[in-house]
Amino acid sequence: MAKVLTSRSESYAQWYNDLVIKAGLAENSAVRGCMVIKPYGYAIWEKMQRALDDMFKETGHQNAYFPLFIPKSYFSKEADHVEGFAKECAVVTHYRLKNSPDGKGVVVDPDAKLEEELIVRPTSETIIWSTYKNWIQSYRDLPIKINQWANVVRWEMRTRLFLRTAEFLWQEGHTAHATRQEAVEESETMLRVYAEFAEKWMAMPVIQGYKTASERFAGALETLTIEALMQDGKALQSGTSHFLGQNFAKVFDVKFASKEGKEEYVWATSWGVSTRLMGALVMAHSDDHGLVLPPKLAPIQVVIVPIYKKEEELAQIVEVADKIAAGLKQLGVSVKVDADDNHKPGWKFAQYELQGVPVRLAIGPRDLKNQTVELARRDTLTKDLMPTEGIENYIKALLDEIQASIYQRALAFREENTRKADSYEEFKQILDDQGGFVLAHWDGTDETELKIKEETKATIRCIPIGSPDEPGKCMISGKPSQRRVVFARAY
RNA sequence: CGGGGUGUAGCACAGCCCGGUUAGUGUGCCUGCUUUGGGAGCAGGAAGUCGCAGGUUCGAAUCCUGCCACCCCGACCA
Repeated sequence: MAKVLTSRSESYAQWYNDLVIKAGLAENSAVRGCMVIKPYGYAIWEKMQRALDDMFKETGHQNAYFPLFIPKSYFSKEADHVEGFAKECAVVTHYRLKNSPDGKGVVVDPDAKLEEELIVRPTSETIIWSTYKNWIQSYRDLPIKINQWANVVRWEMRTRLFLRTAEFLWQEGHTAHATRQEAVEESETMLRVYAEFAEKWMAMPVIQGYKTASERFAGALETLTIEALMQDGKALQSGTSHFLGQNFAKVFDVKFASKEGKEEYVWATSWGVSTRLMGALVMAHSDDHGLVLPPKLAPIQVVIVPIYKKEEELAQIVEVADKIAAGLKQLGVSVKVDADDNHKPGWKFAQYELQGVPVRLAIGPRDLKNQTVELARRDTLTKDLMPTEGIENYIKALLDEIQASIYQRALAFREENTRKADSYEEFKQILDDQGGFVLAHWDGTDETELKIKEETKATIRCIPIGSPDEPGKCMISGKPSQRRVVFARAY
């Protein structure tokens, strides 16, 4: 069995492979570590995109698109100034193929060598800031608040489906501001947008906080993160927002004339979430029956499965099903009536559970007679016989309840698995026995952080925002600490 | 890039150690009949360059060499 997402958790492995093949969420492609997202899985991503995009627009952003290929020279500029930013990149060196001289297949035409290599974007800072340079002259041109939906390629040493694929889909926001304060606020606003999306749409509670210096994005003055806890007790960084200061402006020479007539460098932010969120969604909620989707992100919210013996029965049932479906659509609920005769009801039940459809209705001859439907909830796996009358409004309300219920369950899980440790011994004990988030005191030094990482594999996920002051002592050095930070083993 | 593992039908695997007819099993697929309130039953059928390239041998899925791909554990990261 493919143990792809959580190698330490058998439960996912049991159904994951089925899901990949039958539900079409994704599968490894022949292209190294890239992923194939089949239509059903992509529909989930589209719902995520739409919700996020609306939130970006509400916060004053616009979408734009920049090139996939970036001349190598753009990178050398950046690499001089941004240590460690050099990614594993795919490089285009030629622009033509020709028939192989030996008559077998094709070869790269050596005469078609590019003068300057092109890099397939691993991220778009370089090309976007090179462009912003031409767009910005005056404070009147600011702020620029642009988002790009795109694919990027990072030739990672090791890939993990959804969590770290060679090619992935994401959005990257890149903003330019006249003042430091405005940029800081922007980075904080976008972190809040991500947190709200994770909690309200994905039903996944997150901890918002600051990354430590060692975990910061290369070139950022501050990196903000949302951290979620997966069901196997490991943390997943689910989104980041960076305050970049004037670093990129200086590298790419982006200056503007201020109101006072002075020449100043602009202040920048960048922020992004990726198809990693699909992995987060799977790992946060799913059970051994398959996906559990929060209704707000489910491509199909309600499925109606007819149960019948004869054609006439089917016709009668479909008539009732269509009526319910029409009523649900009026209420803005997405619904599918599966009258496909190729599969039996039991097969369909299992299939829609695998796909995480939140509500399933079954209608058979018995129900026709009694004017009832059998309603099954995916999140609780419970079934109830309900009167057909008024079922549409009941379902509409139930979907909200399921959304809230899935969130509450994930929140309860996180709270149960968030523990305080006051000594290093206790800290290690918790990590080994239970996992989850561990709140502990840290003296703020890189050395202590590194020591803990090397000895326990746990990293500081973040210094949480808005946590109460609680003076204490670093569990390693005994030096004073103002508040606890969040540790965990992570993906 | 270091360590480990796996490549055999659409998918999941057995066979390999110890070479020997026509390469199997489950599932999926096709046809027919019976079925349909939790992944249907029976009968018949189609489907394989045994990852690739060499080598050893009368004979290779099986032994040897090289290469490739994928998975897992590290280093790296959204």
